[in-house]
Amino acid sequence: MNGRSAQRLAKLQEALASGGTLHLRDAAELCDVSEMTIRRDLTTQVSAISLLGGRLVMANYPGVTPIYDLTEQQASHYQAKYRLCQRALAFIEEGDTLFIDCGSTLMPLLSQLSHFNELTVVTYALNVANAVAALPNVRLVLLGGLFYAASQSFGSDNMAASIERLGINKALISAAGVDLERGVSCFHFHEVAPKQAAIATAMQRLLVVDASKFGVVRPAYFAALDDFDVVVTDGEGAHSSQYLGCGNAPLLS
Amino acid sequence: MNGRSAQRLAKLQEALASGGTLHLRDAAELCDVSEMTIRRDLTTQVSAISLLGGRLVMANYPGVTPIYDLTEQQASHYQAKYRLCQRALAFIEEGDTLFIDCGSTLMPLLSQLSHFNELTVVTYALNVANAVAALPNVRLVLLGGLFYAASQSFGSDNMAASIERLGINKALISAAGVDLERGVSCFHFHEVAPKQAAIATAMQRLLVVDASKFGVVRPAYFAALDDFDVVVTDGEGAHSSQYLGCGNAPLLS
DNA sequence: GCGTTAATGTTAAAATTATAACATTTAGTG
DNA sequence: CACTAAATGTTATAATTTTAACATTAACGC
Repeated sequence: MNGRSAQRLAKLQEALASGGTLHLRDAAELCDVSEMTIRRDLTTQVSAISLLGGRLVMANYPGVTPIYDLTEQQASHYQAKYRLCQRALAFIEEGDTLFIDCGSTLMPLLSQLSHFNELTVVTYALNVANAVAALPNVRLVLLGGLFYAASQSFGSDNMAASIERLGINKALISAAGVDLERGVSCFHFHEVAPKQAAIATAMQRLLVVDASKFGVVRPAYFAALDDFDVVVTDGEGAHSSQYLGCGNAPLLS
Repeated sequence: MNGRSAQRLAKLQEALASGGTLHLRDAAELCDVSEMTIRRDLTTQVSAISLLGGRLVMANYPGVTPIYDLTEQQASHYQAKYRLCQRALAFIEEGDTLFIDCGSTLMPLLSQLSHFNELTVVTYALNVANAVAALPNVRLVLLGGLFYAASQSFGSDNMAASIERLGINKALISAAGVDLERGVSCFHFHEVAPKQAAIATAMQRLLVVDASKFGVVRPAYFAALDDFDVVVTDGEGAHSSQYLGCGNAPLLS
């Protein structure tokens, strides 16, 4: 169940690499076998291709396939992320130049940006860039460099310099840990430089984190809590504002 | 058929923005309406969401949805692009640092790169970056800047400088027009700087174009034909090699 | 060449998804 | 409040996709 099966999958994968989907029917024709054989190839071998309603799609492509359908639970978890971003959205104004941090926290915000007429988004994250690239009314500036798969983002020597050259209005920063004494931290060290540069340059600094990050410390420290002008969070008020209340940052509970 | 319908679509779009797919069933539940209503929303309104075998996916996401299923005709057209890239592949060696140009020509090459153990790809195109980001064994360097949707690529002042700092082994350049007298050209002016920088820096310069580009001149000139060490094309030999034979470039017909 | 096994093809049944028609609810108007 | 029309729900039917079982072909060792 191997040699030719793998060859077929390779062929199909190449066909799909440029994007798009391939109907099972066409895939079978392309490989000159029956649809059933393609089906079997897909179930037997492990591959980056998955079958979605009779169509072959690249499973690893950032957009669509990741197979993790949002179930009811995840949908409610999404609600939390969504509300968080709704609050962050309130700070965004027409004409802003936004720095958008990496991670998944700020993703729900991006599609909301289509309501504006003119915005510029600066980012160093591939997933953010992809989402913004789809918005016709938003200018995208991607800060490139060497790609780090773990955070879907780029790092480079002169990232700080590049950021400082831009007129960033508002920086929306995410974090993996927020602690009153130990400050704000993330997982990956290459994220520190861009985050700090954005914080240094931006006119307004917003920290966007859900309440689960409070009291958590992660390996890479990048800022103190009062480096931020606003903390956007989803706490119930009682717990989170008590926690953050001592800092200088006005809290949007 | 409007207000709430649009709201639902917005909600769904936000849910999908972070990637992944949403089953019609879950989408209905999320919006607290019947599946039929979601179906109707999708057919009535124009939106970036499309329905693929009972699952909602973002249609604009680079990877999967673009709805343009490769039909038989396109599949055969793909064969041509595939063969072209196979020929280009023959020049790639383990450990290479490749400059990969923007456009769709070189896309079929990318998935083939998974056969190598160590490669570095340098690019200024978003679609190329996405394809390479999925390959675990290939290092990705993306040259960022302002995004140009027309070519899915980035442009910036210091792109040339960034490219020259890199030790690029082989430059794989694509083009929209190739003419013996008028040289090699493309559509977009912002592509000129990176292409020229790559040509200037790379140790080996490969022009990868299908035969349909011969005798064509496009607005942005970027190189003479004999700036290249190799021309990889898919001509039958007779026509194309005759055409290109006069140049200095050894022709791989 | 024969027998064996893997690979592929074919077909029918089951499950799922899409479409269409009609019923019901909701929102707005006079 | 009744009337109207838009919006949504429900149900049945059609189309498509998935699964499973069995038939056929190709590959390989002896």
